[in-house]
Amino acid sequence: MQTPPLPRPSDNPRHQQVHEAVRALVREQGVQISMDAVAARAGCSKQTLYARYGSKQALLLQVLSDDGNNRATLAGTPDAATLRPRLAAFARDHLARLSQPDTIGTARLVTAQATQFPDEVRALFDTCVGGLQERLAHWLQQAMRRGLLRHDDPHFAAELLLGMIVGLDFDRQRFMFPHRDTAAQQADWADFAVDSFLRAFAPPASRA
Amino acid sequence: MQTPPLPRPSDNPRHQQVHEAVRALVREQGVQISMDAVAARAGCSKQTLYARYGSKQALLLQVLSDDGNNRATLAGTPDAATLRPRLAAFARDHLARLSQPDTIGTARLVTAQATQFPDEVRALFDTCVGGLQERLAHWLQQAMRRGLLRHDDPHFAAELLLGMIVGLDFDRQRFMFPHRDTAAQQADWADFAVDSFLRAFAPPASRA
DNA sequence: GTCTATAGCCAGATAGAC
DNA sequence: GTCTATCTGGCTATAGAC
Repeated sequence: MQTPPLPRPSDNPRHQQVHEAVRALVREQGVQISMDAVAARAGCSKQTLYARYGSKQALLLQVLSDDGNNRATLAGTPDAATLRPRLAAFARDHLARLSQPDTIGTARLVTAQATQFPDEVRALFDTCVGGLQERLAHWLQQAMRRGLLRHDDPHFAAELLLGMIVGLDFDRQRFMFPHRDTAAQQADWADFAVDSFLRAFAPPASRA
Repeated sequence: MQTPPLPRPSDNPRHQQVHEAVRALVREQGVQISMDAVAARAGCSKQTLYARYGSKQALLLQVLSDDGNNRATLAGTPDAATLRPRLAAFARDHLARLSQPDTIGTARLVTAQATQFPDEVRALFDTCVGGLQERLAHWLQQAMRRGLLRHDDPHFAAELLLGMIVGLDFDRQRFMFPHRDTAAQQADWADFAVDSFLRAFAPPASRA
């Protein structure tokens, strides 16, 4: 009973080659990519792409689905000693992932397709951002129950914290504006955001 | 010495008709709009558009520049009594403008063109979002100097507050996800964000 | 100035040989 | 399965009549 072949498309090296070609083109050329360019970059012909993926849309959606699983996580359970460093590490992780060129390229591409394929785009957002918010909310709820944070709606608190962490920086990237691209800059902002959040959500008892 | 004709393109009703056609198409069809569609919607021919605007890009940029001037403002100077309500009003105003269909359509279109026309897109972001952040930072700085808020970098504070106000809602709109589209929902979130911000930036003296 | 008609091009998808 | 070559449609931009 060894592991079966498990022919997941993401494991096939030929598929990875095509995916990487799409990502590179999206990074460099933005949302306007042609199947000719993908084929040339991947070193195959258009017909091969169509035989495998059926259409341009199907190919793009498969690449985007793969990219969506690249999200920060919060491990462990919060306690008084780890609350702040865990949140700070999460914030830095999140900012680092958002500043990857693939992430901003993917965001541009998905945004451009939102009107034409609302259902698929909605599903992508739900699994990526929605899942992130949900995990963060769960973690914050644990902290609230342990008296480490003031009691409030954990879902709201998670959205607020994510907004604080991102600030305007992801929009700066979207719009080609200079943004915080060094780890030091991101760490400074992450600490600023987390410190502000912890002040806003300090439990009332901590004032005594 | 009456007012001169002042032939600003935005005042010309024919231009407004074309602009409205572009906006309607962007709302409905997203980033993929053709000059044929614009001409049909505006009730003129393609050649008229090219004679007036020269190219598709020039037309789009002119429409986008017009839309960029639709931003919330903060009037007056802050004092202890008006600090919270002024910020809450600003937050509601900002959220209301962001949820307008034209705003999200414009954001999608600009994002899609960022890679091809980085300079123009950068300039748009600078005047719109950058100007908004700057005005907010100036207002917050006044509040800090009067002891209404803790002393901190007003530019950072402004970005943080804008991130809190927007949260994830503008991304929800971008990605066709259900968002806070009623005034009541937006007011609830605006109050939540502003209250959290004021707790995080309360001056240390207020604890006495 | 505004229209109809068209040139020229590019991209998505397919046909058919190997 | 993969390639070369091609079809087809739509799009930007222009030409020329009125």
